[in-house]
Amino acid sequence: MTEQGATSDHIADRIAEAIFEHRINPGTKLGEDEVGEIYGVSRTVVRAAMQKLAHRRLIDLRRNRGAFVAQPSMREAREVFEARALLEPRTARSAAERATSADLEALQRHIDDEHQALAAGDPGRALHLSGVFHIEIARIADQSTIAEFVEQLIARSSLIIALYWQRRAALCESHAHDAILRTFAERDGDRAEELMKSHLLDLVSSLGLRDAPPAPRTLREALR
Amino acid sequence: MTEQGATSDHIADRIAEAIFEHRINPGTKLGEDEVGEIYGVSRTVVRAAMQKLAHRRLIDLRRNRGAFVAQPSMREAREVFEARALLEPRTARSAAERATSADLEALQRHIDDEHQALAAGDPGRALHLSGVFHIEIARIADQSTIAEFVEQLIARSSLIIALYWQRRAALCESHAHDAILRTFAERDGDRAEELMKSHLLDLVSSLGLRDAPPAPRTLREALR
DNA sequence: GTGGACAAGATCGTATACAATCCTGTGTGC
DNA sequence: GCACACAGGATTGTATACGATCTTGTCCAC
Repeated sequence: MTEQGATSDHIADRIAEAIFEHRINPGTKLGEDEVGEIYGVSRTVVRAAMQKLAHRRLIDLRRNRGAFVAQPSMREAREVFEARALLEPRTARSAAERATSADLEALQRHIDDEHQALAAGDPGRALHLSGVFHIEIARIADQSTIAEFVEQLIARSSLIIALYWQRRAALCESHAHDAILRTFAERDGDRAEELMKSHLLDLVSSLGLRDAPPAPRTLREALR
Repeated sequence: MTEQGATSDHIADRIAEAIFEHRINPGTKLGEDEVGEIYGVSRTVVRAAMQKLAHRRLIDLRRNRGAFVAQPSMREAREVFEARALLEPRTARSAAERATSADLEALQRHIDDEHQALAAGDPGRALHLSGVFHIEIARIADQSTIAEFVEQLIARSSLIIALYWQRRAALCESHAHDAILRTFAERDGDRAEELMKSHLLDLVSSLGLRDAPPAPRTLREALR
């Protein structure tokens, strides 16, 4: 699978995807030669891609050691959701007040895709789409700086969810996104803010980050 | 001034400093060979530094064109302060509730330095220290993810202030930072949040970003 | 004189080569 | 048998060389 002439952006996106979908495990080393060979480019390009991923906090770059898929600690996970709690509710309010009918249709299509992916038994794709839904909202709010931060946080969230999700069962998407979309249709900024806030709280609690450490994962206590 | 063996982090920091202190004007081109010669490293290292700066939005990277010191539009400037308004007040509240006496002393020293820099007629340094004060608060709040975002926003703010500041006169630091520190000493989270919010609003209005465009700066209308 | 085409120079993008660093396995001394 | 030292291999860090792209200055046709 050696595709030629890939750009560093493309490679970074492909690797990010693979991380989200849990096809590469956290902690896995990404050797420069190895990745370069896969995409048919030299280490120069791979290094550029790695820098981008490191900036998104999806990989850890250790000098003279290499690149490793990030393993967010539980503390880090909590912090990411704290940041989302600060940014997203207010952003949802703005979005609700500004959304055009075209925006509403796009969001509806998005939700349909999510449900379809779930029904088709592709939870990886459903998870991905679920993240994009949040990013779309930030875009509708027309605040590109905030949208960029949200995008970064969603990316890290995807990794976190892949790591810490306990009960993969039900409540996956419940119907939180549907409810939020309804408030958009009604231009109800107050309620949009509220719903987003509780949606994020639900997410955190479904991850079990509030409880005692289920997987602190220092090597020492992971093995003995 | 060819210092040998500089690392890409060091180069990025030096250039960032120069941008903050307005020693390099927005729009200036940073040629790879040129920068490499200054620091005595090859283009490889310079490119890594450029990527870091581009990620912080301090420079624009244009393919096959080169790196240029960013010129934040007024809209971008507003967005940066919108993001700060979402993050910093709540962060100040947490910080106020958590600050130790050592934290308070460090902040006090910081403010003293600011005043001293102003008195010594070094507004560039004062501006820089003023930014670090905000970053310190985010650190005290013990939310490294948010602190990182704040740091990024402060960096962009420094550039924005250098670009848009109209009345360089008085009100520079007024005494907003002193007032905030007092609420910390009193562990008054509510008031800390309030003061930070109004401090940011003051900053925006002192920049005149709310008014009609003083400098939209398309080349067309800049010249004729 | 104006407009477009072309060519030369400069600058960036990528690949490759070499140096520095780190990991690991082996061997030796105690 | 254990600990330490050292050497080999592998991997990253950096420099340099070459190719691609853009800018710009010149020339010619109209």
